[in-house]
Amino acid sequence: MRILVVEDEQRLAAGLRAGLEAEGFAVDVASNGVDGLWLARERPPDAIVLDIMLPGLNGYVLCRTLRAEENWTPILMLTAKDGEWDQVEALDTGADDYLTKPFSHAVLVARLRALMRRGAPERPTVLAAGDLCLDPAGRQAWRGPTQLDLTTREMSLLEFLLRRRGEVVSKHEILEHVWDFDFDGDPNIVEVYIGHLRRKVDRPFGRTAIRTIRGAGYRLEADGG
Amino acid sequence: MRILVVEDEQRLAAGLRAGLEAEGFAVDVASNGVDGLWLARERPPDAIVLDIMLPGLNGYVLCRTLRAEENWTPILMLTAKDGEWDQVEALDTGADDYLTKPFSHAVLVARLRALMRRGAPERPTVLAAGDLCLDPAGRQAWRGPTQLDLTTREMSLLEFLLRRRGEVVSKHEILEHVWDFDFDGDPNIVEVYIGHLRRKVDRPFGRTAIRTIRGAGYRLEADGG
DNA sequence: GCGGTTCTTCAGCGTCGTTTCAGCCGCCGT
DNA sequence: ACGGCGGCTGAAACGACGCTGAAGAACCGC
Repeated sequence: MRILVVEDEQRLAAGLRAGLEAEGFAVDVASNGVDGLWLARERPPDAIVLDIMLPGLNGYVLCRTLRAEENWTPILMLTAKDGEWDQVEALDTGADDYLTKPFSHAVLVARLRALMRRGAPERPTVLAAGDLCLDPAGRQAWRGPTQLDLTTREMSLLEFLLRRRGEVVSKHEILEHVWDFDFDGDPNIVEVYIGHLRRKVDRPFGRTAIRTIRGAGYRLEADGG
Repeated sequence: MRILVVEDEQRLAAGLRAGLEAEGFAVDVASNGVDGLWLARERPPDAIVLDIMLPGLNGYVLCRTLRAEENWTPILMLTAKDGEWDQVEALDTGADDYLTKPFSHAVLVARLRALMRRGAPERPTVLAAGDLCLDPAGRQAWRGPTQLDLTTREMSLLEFLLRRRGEVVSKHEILEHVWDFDFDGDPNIVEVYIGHLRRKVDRPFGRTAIRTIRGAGYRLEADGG
């Protein structure tokens, strides 16, 4: 899941990036409204964290512009702590939620998850495919009753596959969402990690949840294999 | 304010009724666990005074059953005077407070009022994960029957982890909540304190309640490890 | 003011996760 | 049947991260 953070204040931006990455999100940061708009269009993220006060193009305008383009990416706005107006205006311009500064990291993450869940309705907090299930908040995954021991990357990858279970996802798509979009390394890394996952979630159970679609990508079987 | 007293011993039950009614409470009395459970469900009281030793369905089971039903009515448990286990187990099953027999009438009333003032919070006043439990108000923590000797910081950290048990919490989040949010020192201090805690709550018992999620943070196992 | 306890900083070390790479296998089209 | 391409795998290097013990600083009770 990739988050776009549009925030000009360096310290806050760095903090947000670090915090969100620690939660397993891939994070893009734009330090002004113009870059933010460009990234939102060209590299559609799964959600946007948007500061109102921005040099050049402010948050309201950015938000309104995207909505005018029929871009419904969930947007969470960061507003000043006092102005009640800010919040009303935020929602009015098409933001999905807002947070007043200063805010706690936990709240931000919770709201973001809620937003993304709402974005594609009826998404439970626990993802499942057959007897394979995953709790994103707890960073835990199980095959039936046995808990799986996965690293952060493996967990993110499995989460992504689970969110798109039944669909074929390309390596390119995986790279964009599970790794940073600016990742310019060898795409082979996806194969390596798919291998890791299979060794942990399929082989020990004699199952095949993860299928290779040669030339297209991978598909996680909706019934867990 | 209506109190449900679940107590099989006739004399004590009668005494409790009389005393509480004199204080202006309305009182229901159940003389066994099954009736108690039924009354707790059908005529939800503002608080429950619950003896552990009951014919049929004992206090622990009754308490756990209600909590499993998301019933957070404040519960004050009456435990035997000696068994250290009783108290820990009482809190562990979801009771909000306990009183060891024999107890003074004044103390009972005071505790009851305190419980009700606090309302029926979703968060029990005592936090537990498996046999690990902590009483924030009393600044005490136990692993099973043995009390833990923790410093203030250690206690705060354990409390925070317990409140978010089962979830992964980042170092950043811990710093914000356990230290001051404007703490700008070395985040390494969290690692140091996690180390201290493990040495006190896990190692001596051969357990692992506190897990490191590399790159993400820490998680306190919901079952106490 | 003094001793002990608690809190914080720091640097070194070991472990674990990520990434790269090279070689192999098997599918597929010619 | 053959060659090429895409995917799989194990090994290894590298870097990052977390753990620890020690030492200094701050705090507290006496």
